[in-house]
Amino acid sequence: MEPCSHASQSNTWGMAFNMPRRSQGRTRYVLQKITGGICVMVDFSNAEDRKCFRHTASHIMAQAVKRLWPETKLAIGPAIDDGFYYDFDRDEAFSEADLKKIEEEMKKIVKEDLPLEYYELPREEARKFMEEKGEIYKVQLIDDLPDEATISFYKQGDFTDLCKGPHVESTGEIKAFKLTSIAGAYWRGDSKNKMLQRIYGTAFPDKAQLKEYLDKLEEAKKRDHNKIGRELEYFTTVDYIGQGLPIILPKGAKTIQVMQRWIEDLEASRGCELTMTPYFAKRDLYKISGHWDHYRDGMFVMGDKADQDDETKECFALRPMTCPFQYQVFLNRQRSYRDLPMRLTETSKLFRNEDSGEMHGLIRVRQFTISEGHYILRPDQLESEFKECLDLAKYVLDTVGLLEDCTFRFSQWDPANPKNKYEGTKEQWEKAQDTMGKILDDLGVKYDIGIDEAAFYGPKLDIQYKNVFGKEDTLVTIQIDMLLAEKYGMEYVDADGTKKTPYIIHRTSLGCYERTLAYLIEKYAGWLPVWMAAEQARILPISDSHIDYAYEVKDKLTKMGFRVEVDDRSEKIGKKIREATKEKVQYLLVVGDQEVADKTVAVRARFEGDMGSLPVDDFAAKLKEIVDNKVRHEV
RNA sequence: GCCAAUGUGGCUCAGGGGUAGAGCAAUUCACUCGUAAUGAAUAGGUCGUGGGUUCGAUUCCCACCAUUGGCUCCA
Repeated sequence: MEPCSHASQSNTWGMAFNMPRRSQGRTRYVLQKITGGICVMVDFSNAEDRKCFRHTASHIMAQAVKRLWPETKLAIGPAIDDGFYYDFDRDEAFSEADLKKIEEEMKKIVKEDLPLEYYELPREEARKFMEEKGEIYKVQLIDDLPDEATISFYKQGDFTDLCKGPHVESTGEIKAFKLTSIAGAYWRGDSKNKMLQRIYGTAFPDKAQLKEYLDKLEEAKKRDHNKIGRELEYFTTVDYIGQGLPIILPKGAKTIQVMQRWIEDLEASRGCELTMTPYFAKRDLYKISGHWDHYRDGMFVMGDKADQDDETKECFALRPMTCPFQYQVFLNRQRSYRDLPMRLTETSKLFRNEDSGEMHGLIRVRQFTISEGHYILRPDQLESEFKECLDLAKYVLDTVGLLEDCTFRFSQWDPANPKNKYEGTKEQWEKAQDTMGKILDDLGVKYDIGIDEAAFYGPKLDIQYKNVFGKEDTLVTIQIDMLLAEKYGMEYVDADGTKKTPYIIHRTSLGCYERTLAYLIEKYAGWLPVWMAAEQARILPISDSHIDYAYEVKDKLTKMGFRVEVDDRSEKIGKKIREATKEKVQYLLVVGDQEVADKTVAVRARFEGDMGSLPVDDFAAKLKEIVDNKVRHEV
């Protein structure tokens, strides 16, 4: 996602000359190659080509803004996954009405069918050009380009932008576009810099594709867990309890409980030992780990601010993670190499003082629950245990159905991090990262590299997931830590009688339950797989005279371990079905005279359809099979 | 924390300087019904909170709180 304003070194845009100006087929377009008038055909179904297309759309937007408000300063305007944006510096805030104006002006520019002209300038001339135009951000961008860089520009009519390209050949190509939102964004992504105004938009070669995209977006939003999770009574929030502190309602709590029991059993079956450690501790504990120095702003520290730094006063903080607590288990007595690996797990509540603008439904909260593990290891166990952790995570994610949409990120340190984020030496970091890289490559894990995404104590494999708005967060993380054991004085006696410092893997098996529940609600549009659904079946008596039998059936199924309710209101069967369906109960058991007489239930299922009348035991057997196999359906 | 939008009964929304209205939901009554809404009646809101302007504010202004989309952050 390079900003438009970089000069470039190479390209992958092919070598064809003098291709026709308008190509055949609606998804094929002629692009202008960055090094001059060389053109090549590209395909909108190709991600790189789409970016080229939308990059031109962002230039058109910038041109429109400059026409409407010439005093506006331009920052950067790249194409992104589903569209583009441009950052502007303008005293007055853009309004929704302004977006309409900009769109109108953009339409004009498209109609003008302005060709994009490529040219290069020597550094000094480029600088002077932008300086004269008052484009202070562009001047900064030019100054930051490496010496050997080619400084290139694209001109379309009355508008010229510093840009490495490539672009489509003419503004006339951008047939369909829409500006979608306005947001604040810091210049160069640094919160110390001025906040600019970012306008997001998207563009397509024709109106039909644009409409299809916008419709799809609307459809996705209908799955928003923050909406249906509240409607379906999984959770709610209360103003006077506070941001990021959701109330998990009975349905949400049941699903989380089912998942938690499953995970804890799974962990136990894989050789983990459960611990129960305190939810808060004196600041001393966090000082050893480094959390007090690195993440104090992110912690809930108790007591007066003045006392927090007063060593003569006792000061407690809620835990933002479990690691230093679980290390005390290892430290409880002297350990031998024979004690390792020691696999400690705990389903913890964690508390993190997120910035106020960060909270989002159940995905980003201030108190959450996580099944954490800390594996304390000898060096020779690192690889196999890492594999074990990854295997566990993949098994878990696959079982709940989220794995197929996950991406893997190898999160590394950035030695140049200006905020002094990382602890440890260059050697330690390189060793940890080399080790993790080797393990990942051995396992054939396909990953992206995230520079400056590591924990302060080590590199991470982050398993990422996107919500319905396309926003990505970490679902599961597996981290190699070669620093903290030493800080806490953790040692084991090796076979040769010498003391050694162990390695530690920090890992989660199912990320945090609140976040996972959110993703599951979105993935299944509320129709959670039956094994984890709060209400697995609802019994619907046709009339009041069938209520006794309904409860008989409920009693039987409940005793078998199923979660079943009875709708005993004096309503018509149609209404009961409608409401149960809206509440996304998968199995509806209608009981009337026939069923009472036959000791059956008439089963109407969300996915299997009408299953006819079944003896209660037969239905129970089917349901058991579905639950045991953790069957899931695409929605 | 920063930029912006939003905040009217449980939900979806209308209204608007003279103390509020609809549909759904809820409650009550009648109906006892065979696969996506039976009917009638009743009740429910100091219009997010606190200040200010005004004879008078839910409506205008300010601050705060919460929600939403971004940015930054995310052990």
